[in-house]
Amino acid sequence: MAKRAPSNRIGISDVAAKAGVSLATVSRVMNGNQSVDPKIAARVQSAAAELKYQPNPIGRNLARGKTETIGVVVPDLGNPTFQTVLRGVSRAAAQDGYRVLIADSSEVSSEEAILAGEARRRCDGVVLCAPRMSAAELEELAPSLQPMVLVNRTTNVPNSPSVMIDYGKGIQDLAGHLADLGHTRIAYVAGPASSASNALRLVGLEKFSRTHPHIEVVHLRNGSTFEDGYESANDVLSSGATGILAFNDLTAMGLLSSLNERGIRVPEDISVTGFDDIPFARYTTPPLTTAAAPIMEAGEQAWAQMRELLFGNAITEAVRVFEPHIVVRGSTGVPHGKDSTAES
Amino acid sequence: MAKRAPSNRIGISDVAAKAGVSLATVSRVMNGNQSVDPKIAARVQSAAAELKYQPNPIGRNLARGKTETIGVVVPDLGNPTFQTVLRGVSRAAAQDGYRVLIADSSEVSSEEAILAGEARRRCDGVVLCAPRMSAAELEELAPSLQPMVLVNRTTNVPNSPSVMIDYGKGIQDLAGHLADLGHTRIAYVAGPASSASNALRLVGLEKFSRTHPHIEVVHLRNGSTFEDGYESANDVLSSGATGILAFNDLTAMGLLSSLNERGIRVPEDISVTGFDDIPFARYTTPPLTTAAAPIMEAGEQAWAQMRELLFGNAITEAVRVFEPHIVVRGSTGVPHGKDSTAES
DNA sequence: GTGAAAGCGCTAACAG
DNA sequence: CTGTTAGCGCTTTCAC
Repeated sequence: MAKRAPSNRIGISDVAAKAGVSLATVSRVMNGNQSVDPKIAARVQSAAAELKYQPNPIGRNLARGKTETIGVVVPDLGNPTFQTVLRGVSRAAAQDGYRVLIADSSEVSSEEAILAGEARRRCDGVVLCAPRMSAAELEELAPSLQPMVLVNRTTNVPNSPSVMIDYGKGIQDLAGHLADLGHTRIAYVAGPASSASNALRLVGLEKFSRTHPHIEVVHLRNGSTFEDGYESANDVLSSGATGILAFNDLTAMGLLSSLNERGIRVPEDISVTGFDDIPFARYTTPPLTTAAAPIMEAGEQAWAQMRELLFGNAITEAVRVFEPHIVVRGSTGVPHGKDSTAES
Repeated sequence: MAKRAPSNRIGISDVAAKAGVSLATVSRVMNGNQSVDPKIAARVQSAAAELKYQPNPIGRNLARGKTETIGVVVPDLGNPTFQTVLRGVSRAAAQDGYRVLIADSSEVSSEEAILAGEARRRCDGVVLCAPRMSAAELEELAPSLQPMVLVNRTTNVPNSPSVMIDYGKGIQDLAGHLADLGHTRIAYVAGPASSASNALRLVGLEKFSRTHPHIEVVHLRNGSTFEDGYESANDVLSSGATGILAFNDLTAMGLLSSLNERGIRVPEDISVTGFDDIPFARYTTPPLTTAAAPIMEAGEQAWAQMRELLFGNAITEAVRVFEPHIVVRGSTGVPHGKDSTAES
């Protein structure tokens, strides 16, 4: 490809010519390499400044074999959880001079692997949020994606660290809070069956049941929206439970709304908890007891894991778990006709 | 740099060797160039498949002088507006095989120009969301960023298209709706003074006042949070207005909450409107009349503008304006002691 | 239709 | 300390 239209963009050779030095010297100066005579360095600097020279990252990427960019693969950029993970990763990576390339599969999971692969080729590593991908597919994909860090799932492929939110612990704590208040019959108003975080909550509840054998936990099918919560009221009421663990804040608010319309008092008649601690949770009537997941922190730690992978330091923990912390507000209280007794 | 550690990654030359053809031919096949003998093409294809060869985008980028990536610069990835713009851009760009690189200035506006410049060097273009940047700085920066498209602001630098949300039109419509219902004294509970979209609403209200001279519009200082709305109740009440335009849904909800506590009925005593149509708006008591801005669509159109810039087609409209549409729900009604009369 | 070879813009090993 | 030079992996012109 001998002749190309000569680009106007000014390049390293222009600076070299202007400063009367070699390309290598300009490169050294631009990269802060100390081994350059200060006088020459200064001359190069001012030549670069006069020409408003900015090194072209593309050329640099090719020569260095890295892009200082990582890809973040998400199934849906509209989902607050992934938005927050993305933000955490982006901010943390920026601290180290790395940028983030987005790969949004828009819920088309068949494209996920391809998208992730493309992202990986353009970047130095990939943070993968792929809750729906089968374990088998993930295992096959993982090696080609490394360095890779997983969000909210694990794999036994070597060198594939994860960051996890312990949704199970969160729901356990919430259930424990209800038990402490004296509730003996608790209902879990479940999220969508396909939801990974719902499955995690279920596991947490099983643990809870084992440690609290005298407490009945009934499971109610439901969904993840406000409407779902609203419509769960009949089931909730007929369950006879006095403590309700809603799948998330949205469904809790829907339930609260329906309960309110029926004249059922919260928390006097029924206690309700949410999950997520969305900004509104503190403004419901009554304010919602819930569990907040440190998602942004998980995103930041995803970068921290990536950095260790990239910079070759030993990985201390392959899986980093972040526990939600419960926020007790007004929607939970001692059950009807009970005193404030406790058991932990 | 004569000797480098030979990368294990398989490259175009491996495929060429395996297929017994030249690099150029492999390149042609990989790029779908028709001028290759079908037999040879097939041989190359299978060689590539066997080796699991994937062209390295970095090398390609350098040779082609483009990255098929655009940068999106936002002041805060935590802000729902920018998240939605980002999502719109990302989805639309993906349709054309382009990816998005994030540049989050984290509200540090002094870094914005630098960040945008870096993003631009790595990408083929930049979508700039920089509401706080001074017009002067923008004018200086714009030429170096092109191809560039602006979000929610304009500049007179040539070839700098914009997508805009017409917040002024939205508030005008809301005010018009109140006027139609018969309200003659309307209060605008303003957002933060530094907010660009607040300024736009103010301009819209001025227009409204000109076209509705017999309606009094009083301005109340306030903020953008639920609490701000809650605390605006006193001002709202003492303003004597029967129709209230809250800065956004959050403040409207705060106001609603305070009004409710004081036993003031909405909409019988006072009508309240919000702005944004957040998911909760339909679940407040009463459901909130508000205006929804098509932000995602604006993001998609930002890509459409970018594509025209990139692919050289003439730009038909330099500025594309998107109008919010109002959603009438239960929080607005005929004012006290009035019949349902109308004026438009 | 195919290949040789010259870059894209920069880095880094090597020699001085 | 500085320059020469050989790439990084791919595309594309030019000549066959």
